[in-house]
Amino acid sequence: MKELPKTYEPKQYEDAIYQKWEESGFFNPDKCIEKGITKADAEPFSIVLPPPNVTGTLHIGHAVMLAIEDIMVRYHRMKGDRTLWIPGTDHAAIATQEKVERKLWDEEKKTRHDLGREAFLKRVEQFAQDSHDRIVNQAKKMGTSMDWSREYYSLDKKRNLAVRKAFKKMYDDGLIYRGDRIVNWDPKMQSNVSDIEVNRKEEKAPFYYFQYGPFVIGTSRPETKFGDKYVVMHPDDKRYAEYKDGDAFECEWINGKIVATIIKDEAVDMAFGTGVMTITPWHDATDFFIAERHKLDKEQVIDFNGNLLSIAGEFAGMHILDARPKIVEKLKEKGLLVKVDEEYMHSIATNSRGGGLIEPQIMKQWWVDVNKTFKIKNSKIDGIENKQEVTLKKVLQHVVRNKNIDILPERFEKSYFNWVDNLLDWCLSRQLWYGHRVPAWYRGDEVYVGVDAPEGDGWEQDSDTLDTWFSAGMFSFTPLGGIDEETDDLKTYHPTSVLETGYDILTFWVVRMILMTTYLREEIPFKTVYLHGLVRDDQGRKMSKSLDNIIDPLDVSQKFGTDAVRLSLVIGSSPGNDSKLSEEKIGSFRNFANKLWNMSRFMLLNINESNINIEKPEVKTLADEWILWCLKDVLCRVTTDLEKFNFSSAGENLRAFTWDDLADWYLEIAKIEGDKSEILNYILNTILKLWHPFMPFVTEQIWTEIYGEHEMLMISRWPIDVSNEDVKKLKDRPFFGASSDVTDPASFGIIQNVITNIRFLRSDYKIDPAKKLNVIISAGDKKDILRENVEVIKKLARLENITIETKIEKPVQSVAFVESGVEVFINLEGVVDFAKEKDRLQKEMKQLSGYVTGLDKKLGNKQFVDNAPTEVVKQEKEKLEEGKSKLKKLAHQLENFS
RNA sequence: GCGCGCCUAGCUCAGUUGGUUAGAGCAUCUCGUUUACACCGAGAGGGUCGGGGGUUCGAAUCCCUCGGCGCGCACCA
Repeated sequence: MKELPKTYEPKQYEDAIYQKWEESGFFNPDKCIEKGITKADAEPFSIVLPPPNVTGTLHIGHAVMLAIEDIMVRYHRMKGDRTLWIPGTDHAAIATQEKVERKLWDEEKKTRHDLGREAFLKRVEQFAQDSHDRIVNQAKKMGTSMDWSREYYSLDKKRNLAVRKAFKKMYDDGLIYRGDRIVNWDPKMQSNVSDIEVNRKEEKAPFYYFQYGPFVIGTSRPETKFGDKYVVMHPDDKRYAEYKDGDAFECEWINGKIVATIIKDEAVDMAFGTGVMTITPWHDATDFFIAERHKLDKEQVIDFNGNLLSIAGEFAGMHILDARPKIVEKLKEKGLLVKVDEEYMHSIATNSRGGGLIEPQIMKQWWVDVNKTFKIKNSKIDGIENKQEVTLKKVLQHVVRNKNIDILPERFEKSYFNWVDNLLDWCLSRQLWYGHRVPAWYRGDEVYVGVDAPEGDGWEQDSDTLDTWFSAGMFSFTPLGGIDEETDDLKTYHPTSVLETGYDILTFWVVRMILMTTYLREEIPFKTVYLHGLVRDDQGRKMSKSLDNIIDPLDVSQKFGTDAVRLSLVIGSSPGNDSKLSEEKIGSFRNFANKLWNMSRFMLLNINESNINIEKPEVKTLADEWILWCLKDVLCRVTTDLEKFNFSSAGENLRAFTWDDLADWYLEIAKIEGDKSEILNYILNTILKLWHPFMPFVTEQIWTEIYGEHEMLMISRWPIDVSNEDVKKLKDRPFFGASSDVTDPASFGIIQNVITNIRFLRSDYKIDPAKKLNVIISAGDKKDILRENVEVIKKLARLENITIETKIEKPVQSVAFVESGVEVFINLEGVVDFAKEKDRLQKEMKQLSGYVTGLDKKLGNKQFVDNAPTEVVKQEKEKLEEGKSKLKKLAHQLENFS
């Protein structure tokens, strides 16, 4: 066999390996079927990549997503499933437009209006294209095995057609309507944004109390008050019992006398301020709904640029922020300012994109009605019948409650319901330029909604675009086929198997996907939602440019290798929980990749002839038996873990086997026992497969080194069938795993313990590591097993001579220990410290007798014996027997010192 | 205000329906170049599982309560 270099250098191999995978075509399941790697009727497994926004580059959060999804996909592909992972990118309307607008302003001091719609869109498209190319390149660096031939873009022709069809269908069913409602208007961006796109931040602001007729009202926004002609209080508020709903009174206000009307409404919080408020229905959501309930007038006070309208009189045309102090000053002069609370904390609404201050406005917009009843026609949703009358909200509730869709971790179901149960109508239209155009046309009072423009003259298309989540809501199926065509891809891969994404996007996207898909296709979009957490820095802070704590996945991939980065993102983090990442952590996994490389290097030196299809070899020694048992165990565990989405646990189990059992014990024994060609071949072959989904590059490279250029690990077969009964039984065995075809080699544990204890005493007595010791073992019924492994014990414990008999008395000049019923005496002529030994024995006995007494007491307790399962009682009895026997031997040894 | 999560070794975290003397990695200390690997090996120290109470034969695990940290949603006139 050829010899590997001493150190694994990821940079030397990764690009070439990716190229080899990509050129093979096996990221595409059709090709796998064509080449006989996957059966045509195999179980499908599909994931649609949550498409990164074309706003720049991939960050570490994307890397987590890519790592987890690639693990699933590679595992399923190797398992023989018909596996498809579709890549894509999202136009992210508002985010991308905002980014380009900012760039345009920073670099050229121009606004989008300076360029005009068409020219501006060209700029955005160029930016999006550049981002896209960068993202694709980065995703490939991460080793993702996505089917690039099926790549999609959220704003391409197919997706656009789907959007127009979906809009029309919903409009025809009465689920989409156009109406005047209050929206979150961003004067800076000149668009409305949805509730979830609004950020709230706490801010201290002066809170003014004004005299308003007989009442005192409070506000932090005096500039909205010009149009206030209603004063509202709670119907149960005793302080204002004398006032009746509908009563009118005249009062002095900012620009002279007005007539105000009293309204009683339960929306008023009696405990807040004076319990009385005036309302501004045009510019406040709460006020808007009060006005709706009482059919009150609504009047616009502020224009769409944030300037006051003519109703403000002398303040008209001023920006609200400039006008505010002047208005307060005027009211003060008029003697209407009662007091000012300077310590008032309130939250102000800003646009999460661009940070513009939100100014609520009433506008004509397009909405999805989530409470409108419609009929399901051809239900593919378990628990919903054909012709059943439902609402979008009801379906959203049903599919999760009925477990058609599992959310992992389960606790996020609560967030889901919290959101869905309170769902309001979804505002679809945005006054942005980058995005899917609203497919509506107007001519006078006529409105036309259709997939294409209406015939006839004089029609003008709606200039607005759609919320980016409207198209995103269809991503489980639009990459597989059109909205009303049954493609083979749709039949095979939809519903998709898993939606894997960050928990922060549950409400934005997951809800919308379920809504759109259950309505449009009358089936669920995916079976399982797996939510990962956020990646934070080593101090638990969010990564941000201002903190300068960003870990760029590409940087660290260069530095430590992609495999190390992937492992560091997956191992030690659990679903739905945030995790901390540091270069130190990545470094430790770089070390592991190198360890695996070197283990392979050693194994290759000891394999005579590599055989890619090697079957389980015959065992010759106890160590062989033991390692195969451990391998089978880890095989079952990892498979079970992957099936249950326990990626971290799978990696930890694999690591423990690879490093602790295989490298530190078995490979050392292999050097002693020799002649391990077949078994090493088998083990290496198996662990490379097990590790492949986690660390695809290093495993693929080793595979190539062993089996040559034409063999590819990526499409090799997973070494155990999931239906194997050992895998199934795993969860019933609390402490040890599978072993139907491998003998449980518990006796190897005795060998290990004897060796470890001798090593401990060497260290404790500070004996020169080069010095070889003489040992006598009083072995009882373990005599044969110890004799069989005498060479292993001698070498690993560095012994000169070893004598093993059934029963031998302790030599005086020796230190001793008891292990698994075996007494071991190390001849330490001249160096034995009697006092120390006595002390050590007494200490151990004291600890042990405490343990034994505890067990004795427990077993003497009738309640325990009666109530605990017999299995547990039996275990405790065995432990007691063992403890007592050991105690006896220790006592005997102690006698020698007295 | 409603809801969720977290608090286990110096640090990062496992601990699956309550049942080994509570585990791992990193870090620390001691020793060591035994030809796969110093990105390594051998050994060690380190925890009254946030506090208190309860249920149980038995609690890190279930219940109550208090404390600290974090997050989401709503309200903010």
